Amino acid sequence: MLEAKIDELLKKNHLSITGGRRRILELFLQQEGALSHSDIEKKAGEKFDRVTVYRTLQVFLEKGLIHSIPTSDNSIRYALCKDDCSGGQHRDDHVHFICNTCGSTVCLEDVSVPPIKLPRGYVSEQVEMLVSGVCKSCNLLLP
Amino acid sequence: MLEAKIDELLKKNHLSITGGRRRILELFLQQEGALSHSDIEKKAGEKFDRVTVYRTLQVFLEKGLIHSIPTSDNSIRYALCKDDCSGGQHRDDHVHFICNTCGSTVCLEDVSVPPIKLPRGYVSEQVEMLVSGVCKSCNLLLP
DNA sequence: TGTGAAATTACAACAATGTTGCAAATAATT
DNA sequence: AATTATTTGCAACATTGTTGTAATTTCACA
Repeated sequence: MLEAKIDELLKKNHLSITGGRRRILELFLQQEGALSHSDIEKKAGEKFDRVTVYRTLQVFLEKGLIHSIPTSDNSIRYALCKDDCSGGQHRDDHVHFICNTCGSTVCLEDVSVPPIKLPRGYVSEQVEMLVSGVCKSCNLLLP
Repeated sequence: MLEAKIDELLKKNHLSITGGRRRILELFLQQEGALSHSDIEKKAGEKFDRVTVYRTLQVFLEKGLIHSIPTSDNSIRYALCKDDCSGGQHRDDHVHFICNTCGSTVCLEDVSVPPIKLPRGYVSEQVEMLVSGVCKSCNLLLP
């Protein structure tokens, strides 16, 4: 059951269970791929205040339920984290793919970010790799 | 002379030479590192309308004078392209570094983005690599 | 060097996005 | 079930981004 999973996720992260959080988590679970703030606002319908969406995403981020994916168009996407990165310590060392055709953003969980060597003096704390191009589904629709 | 270089850059990219474009290019040339829209708006002073800054950045992007750097905080940064990527065809295959201490964003021209293998079906058109951590200058100020 | 066409700019008005404080409503705890 | 702590909705506001239009500026060419 989806609902059970949702409540479990919330409990596991020490969050009280509310309608808004349930709904937003549901959106993430239903949908393969990442969501932007406005995606969520639209899909959640008129039921929730914009402010609630902002605050919910912020809390989910802090708790490590979701991670954010930078973009070049000022519309940060959010995606669910895998089980093993809850508890504040993230381990989203995977590559993100943005499709230029359908606009979807997905986590390529199986592709990990390769190590890189920085110039002397620089210390790396986090690495993000963003690939854009044509995704699997869109490719199938072409010649 | 800086001014000569600026005008040359504009001419090379088939852009008419105006005060606004000169000023913005000057900012990029003076400053090592990337600038956000609001950086530019502040530094350019009261002299230019916000809209002019938007449109100028857009034109510079189209012409390949600058490239954009995605971020996780909804404030896209822009940086000058190297000479060899004008003419529409970009070649910014370098890594970008964002300092969590001083907030500056720089192009690590010497660090190129490693090749990666995508799952079957995905076609890569562009790859962006973003490293965040502590930059060279900030490191020197620490124990 | 002056003049007209084309491009660029400022201004205004607006739309969208993000933030904050506070009172009302809801969830958790006993 | 009552109390407390948390969350939500609302309002008001700040910031960021967009569009149309008139006025200015640049450029090309005589």
